[in-house]
Amino acid sequence: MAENVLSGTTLEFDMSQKDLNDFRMYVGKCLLSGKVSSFQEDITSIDSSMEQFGEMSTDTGSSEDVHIQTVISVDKSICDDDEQSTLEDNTSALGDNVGNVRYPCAICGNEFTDLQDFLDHMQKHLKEIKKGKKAAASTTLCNKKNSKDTSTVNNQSNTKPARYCIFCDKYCLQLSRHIQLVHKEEDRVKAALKFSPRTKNKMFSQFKKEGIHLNNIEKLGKDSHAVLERERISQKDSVQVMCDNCNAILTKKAMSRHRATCQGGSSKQINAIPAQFFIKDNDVSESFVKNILTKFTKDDIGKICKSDNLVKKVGSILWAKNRTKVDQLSQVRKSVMNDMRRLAHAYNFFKEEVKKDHPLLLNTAADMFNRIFFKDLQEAVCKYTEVGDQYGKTSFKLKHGLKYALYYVLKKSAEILRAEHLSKFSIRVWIQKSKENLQKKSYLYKFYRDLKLCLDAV
DNA sequence: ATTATGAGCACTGTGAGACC
DNA sequence: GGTCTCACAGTGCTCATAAT
Repeated sequence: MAENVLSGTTLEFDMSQKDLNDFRMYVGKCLLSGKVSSFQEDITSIDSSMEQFGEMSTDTGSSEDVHIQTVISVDKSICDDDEQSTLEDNTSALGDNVGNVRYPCAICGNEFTDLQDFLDHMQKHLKEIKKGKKAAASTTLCNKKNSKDTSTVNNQSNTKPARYCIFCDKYCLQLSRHIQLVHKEEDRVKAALKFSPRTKNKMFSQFKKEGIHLNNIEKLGKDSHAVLERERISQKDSVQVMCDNCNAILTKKAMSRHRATCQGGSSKQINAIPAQFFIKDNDVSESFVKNILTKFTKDDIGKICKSDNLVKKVGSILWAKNRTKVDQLSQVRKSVMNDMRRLAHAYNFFKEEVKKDHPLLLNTAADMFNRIFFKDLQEAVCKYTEVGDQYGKTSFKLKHGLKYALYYVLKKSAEILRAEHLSKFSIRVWIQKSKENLQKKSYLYKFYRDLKLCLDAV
């Protein structure tokens, strides 16, 4: 019949010794009247409205105040529409010696001579009980969240996902408020708070997007096939793109509408960066591995071609672009491999140049596009494209064809690097994410900024 | 008393289908 | 690729509450 909606809920009451004694007296009377089946320190039931008072224990260590922990199971009927009638049915009115009717409260021990007063009082306890249920549920959820890592937090609820905070690496359900309260001293937050509410909200929304973006980068670092986090879950496995203005991840179709809102009144050109540039970062197709990567020889250049991320990325994009030319597969393959080897060669010369002046360990061919090494790159290109001294020291000859080819490969690489940078190392995120890192790599930031300006101007 | 956070509610903006 | 429309996931705001 009735369902115990609060079954297992723990409610704690602080009662005085007197109240406890009264309460015990009340239950004792209920026992005598047959409405309670048993009464010990662990009370199991009182009547049909408050069926069970179980696991009752007292801490008699303190003087006047007695802490009572009671587990209450409440009949659903008292929480529903008919709770009034149920309560009326269970007032358990007790008569005293002079015939006055008293209505003692089973929870707090108060006595009422007026039925309505008693019912109002019980309503108050019902509210407390309901709140107690919510609090218990909330505490449980909170504990669960605290013990879980980031990805599982989002799965906890289907409604509001916790968002990644770029300032403290925590996940918060109300990120904007959290940032406003906890990170109000951050420069970017200070700046955002100075704007109008509309602009401020937009800037806080940007913090959220950056958090999502950073989280996705981390996920991709661990697993290139990881399911990416986004603002809204797509029910369909649609093509995803990223807005190069705000880093929002959207479906390709939603981009045109997003462009209008994101652009606002600005004349700035907003582009969608295709998924190939950021979703599957280092992921190269099987055909690329089979037809290109496995074909390189085991010399130094071949090793660079097979291992360097930038060289691989350039190669895979060139391969993906031309693989539709099925009848020219062999030519395309040779062309891609040549471009990759040219890039690797250039990097090899570049490394030699850099080693002369800077005892730095270069990690990737992408360092060639670092503006502080621009002169080294120039030197490397010259050395790579000049014939050498076979015609005598005074008659250096230039390999024009190679230099042109190298120019286009470097240009292509720069475009790819830019796309990668916009998607993976957003300047704004980068600045905020790691100031220390930024100090070390401030030259890269300037380089990317200048490169972007140059490319925008073209 | 203050701060930080969760729940509930009303509203906004995105996803997706249809159509051009 | 753009526009329209509908459904609904997710947001901000307010209130309540736990933690300090």
